[in-house]
Amino acid sequence: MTKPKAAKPDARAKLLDAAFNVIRAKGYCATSVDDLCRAAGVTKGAFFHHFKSKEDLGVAAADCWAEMTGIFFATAPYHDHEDPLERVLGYLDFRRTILQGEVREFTCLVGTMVQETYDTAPAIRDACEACISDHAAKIEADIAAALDHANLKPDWSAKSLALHSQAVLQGAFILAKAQGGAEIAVDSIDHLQRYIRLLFNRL
Amino acid sequence: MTKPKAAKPDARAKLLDAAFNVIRAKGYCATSVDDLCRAAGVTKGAFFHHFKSKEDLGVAAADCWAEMTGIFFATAPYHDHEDPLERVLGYLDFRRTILQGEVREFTCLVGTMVQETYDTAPAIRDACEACISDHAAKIEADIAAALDHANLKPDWSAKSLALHSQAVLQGAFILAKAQGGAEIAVDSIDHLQRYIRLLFNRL
DNA sequence: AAAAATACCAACCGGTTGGTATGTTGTCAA
DNA sequence: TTGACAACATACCAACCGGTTGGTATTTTT
Repeated sequence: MTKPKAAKPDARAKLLDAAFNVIRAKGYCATSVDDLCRAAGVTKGAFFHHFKSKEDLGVAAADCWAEMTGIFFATAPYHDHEDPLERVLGYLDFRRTILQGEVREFTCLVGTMVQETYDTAPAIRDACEACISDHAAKIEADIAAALDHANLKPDWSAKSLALHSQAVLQGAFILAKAQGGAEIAVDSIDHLQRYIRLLFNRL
Repeated sequence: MTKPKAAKPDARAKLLDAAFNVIRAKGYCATSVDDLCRAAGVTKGAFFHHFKSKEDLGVAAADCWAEMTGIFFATAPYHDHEDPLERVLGYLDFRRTILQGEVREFTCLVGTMVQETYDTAPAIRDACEACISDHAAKIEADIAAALDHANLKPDWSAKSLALHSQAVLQGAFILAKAQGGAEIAVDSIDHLQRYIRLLFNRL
């Protein structure tokens, strides 16, 4: 017993963490099971002990990503604002500040995966869709509150603006990947914030 | 001579056309050379006669896509407007009207490819980046003209707004893939148009 | 008409793929 | 002590992958 082995299902967590990093860099399809095992430091036997297939890993990764980012954003400081509109703008401030490091480090796992799998792996697509929708729903709540607070009844819905904000972020990631830097993403968030301020006459 | 064979390199064009459709549906990596050959109705020998590798096909597909869409948008009716702002808004109207049919039919080839290859195939990434940049540059020209026409000197650049519009479109495609429909993309273009109208006080 | 280049094809190759079958080891309840 | 079971590891497989081969038919050049 030279090495005190961890009792907890260690390999599963390591594989999911590896999936986050490798898939965001190479994409879902180009990431082989061997790649994942190598990055996680486990064997193939461990992989197929915890996941019944590569697709199953994809679904689990999307679910785990949803949970992880859910906690990450729920505990972010922008929720402290009393004014709901400030929470929405603070959310976007926060998203801008996390655009650090390499492109593969700040881009979105589920946005990457759903583009490759939407037509071939419905289970992964659904898991990614749920992740995006759930996240958008949280922003929608603040937008709706901001509309209520400002006594506005516009011809667009809080939900559509929440989803639009996700589209802007996902699209900004694609351009960042194309250009090899976060600058375009920063600019795009600036534009989105300016749009929201204009909608609420808060300049 | 029962079949009058085309003198022109036929297989190459058929392979590129197949690439447009298959890659947009399955993604670049998941599309095998055999898939392409099957869809194009040619053999593998023909493939590697015209393209020295799969990556070379990817670059050629991006270049061909850039040329094709360049002509497509250059000949679209929205250029007829004398008012440059109307051309910008007309461009977005046009982009909305082409959101027809299956998701894989209206989404963007280079946006799909660059996400998978940005970290592993620089040649493909560069070709995709060039396609997006060139397209954005055309919209930038109309935005710049609109700013000039309205005598505006805002704290954002025409270029950043042009790139933002591409981010919105690319992001809308991702959400459309996740949700399996074009509705979100329509809504997102609505928001983008509303933003531009607000920027130019044209409501 | 000869020579050279182009366009294409069927068969094949070695390596990689996702996945499986069969151990081995540590943990814990009976 | 033992038996059951989870958590891995090792060895292996058939299918598929991108790419190569040697060849033929056609077109272009000389």
